[in-house]
Amino acid sequence: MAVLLTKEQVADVRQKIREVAERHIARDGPHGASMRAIAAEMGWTAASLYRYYASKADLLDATRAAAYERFSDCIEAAGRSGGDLWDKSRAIGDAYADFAFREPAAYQLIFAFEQDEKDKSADLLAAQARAADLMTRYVREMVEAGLLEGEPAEIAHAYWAVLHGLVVLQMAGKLDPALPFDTLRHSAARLITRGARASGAAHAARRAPSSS
Amino acid sequence: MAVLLTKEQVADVRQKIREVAERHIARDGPHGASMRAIAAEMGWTAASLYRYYASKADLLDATRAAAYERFSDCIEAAGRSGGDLWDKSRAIGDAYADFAFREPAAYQLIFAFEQDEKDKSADLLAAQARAADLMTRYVREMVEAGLLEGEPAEIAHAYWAVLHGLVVLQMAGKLDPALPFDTLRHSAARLITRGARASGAAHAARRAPSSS
DNA sequence: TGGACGTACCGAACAGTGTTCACTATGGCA
DNA sequence: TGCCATAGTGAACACTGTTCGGTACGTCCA
Repeated sequence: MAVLLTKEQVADVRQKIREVAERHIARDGPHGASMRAIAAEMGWTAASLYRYYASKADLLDATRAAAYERFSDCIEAAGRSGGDLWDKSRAIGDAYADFAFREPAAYQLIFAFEQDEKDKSADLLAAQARAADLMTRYVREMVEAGLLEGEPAEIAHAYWAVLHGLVVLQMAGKLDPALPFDTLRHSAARLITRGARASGAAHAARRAPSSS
Repeated sequence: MAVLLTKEQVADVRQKIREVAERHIARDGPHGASMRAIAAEMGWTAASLYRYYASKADLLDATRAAAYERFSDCIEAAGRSGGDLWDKSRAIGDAYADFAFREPAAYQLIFAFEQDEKDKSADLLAAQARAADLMTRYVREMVEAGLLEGEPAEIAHAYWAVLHGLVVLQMAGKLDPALPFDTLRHSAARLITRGARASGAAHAARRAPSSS
């Protein structure tokens, strides 16, 4: 069985490989997943994979970019949910945490910071840019709408950072087990929103009540 | 060269191994560092290392615990600095970020969240507990002193999370290059402190002025 | 002084890894 | 029908962590 795969077939095979790879990565970690095992599940030999991905690093990179896109899809969908900007920002936070705990392997793949991050593929860079834009867009809108005040980029980064930080700490088991994750998440978001809330924001009192 | 090393000599050798290992980890990553290379720098063969550490995982674990202690030392030293509680909390934040960027490999070793984190050594667990306690103590003190209001654990977690999140995002190159890291860090801290500031706190206006 | 003993370390080996390369067999095209 | 490009093979290379038998040497005891 070996003749002239069409472009679409090649794309399908590459996607199938990524799916298998992602399953192995979820189970054994990026380092634990082996080309031979992935190939075996495809009914292949390891060498065959190299026809579709130049190296294991390449495959990881592509799998990572795919996970990134899936992540961005979730965030984007949450941003399309109904309600005002406060609702949207909360929905985005929920979507973020949901994705992280629903697909921890994908989340780790996305945000794992490694030593050898020098040469990232164009796809990966694009996926990262999209996610970064999504995560800051709604804060920008809220500042423009006068709901928050301050430098949008700074507020967005703080909000994003606290989300990511909490998720990472939770996954590493470094959070107080007595405190439910959502409680921490909401109180952190409340702290930042309170800090950045525009004095006259109509919804401020309702959406971001005093912490206690 | 082979007779009855004393307990102290063994401890020295183990420390020397950790130092070499940490250098290799900093250069090549935990996965890239090889037992053979580490042993070679000791003037040894890989097999000899197994007299001092049962496995590479063990060695990584010990190196990680050592890095943890060094990190905690920095935080603790910052906490002993002069000034009031506001000064101390700022000094701790500075010490945190300083350590992260001065010893990125150690920081990554400390906070890297891996799949196979099931069996951590007692030393590592103790080191983690110490760091966690240090990071929350000063927030507790500030709440008790009436400078901040809210649930101390929640505020501390938010503060810690935003710090870690920013560091990680910065290291991964995901922060806007136009925004200096310290600016982000201070504004994030300011947001949280503003959010949690007790209404009547004397220093609030001075230490945490309006963002803009 | 001389032997025995235990230990610090070595060298070779094993199974596994990513990767390469010569090769085969198989379907489409002329 | 025969050619040829190609999808996939299998063996090999260099590397990894790890194990195990062996070796040489300092110390202790006779």
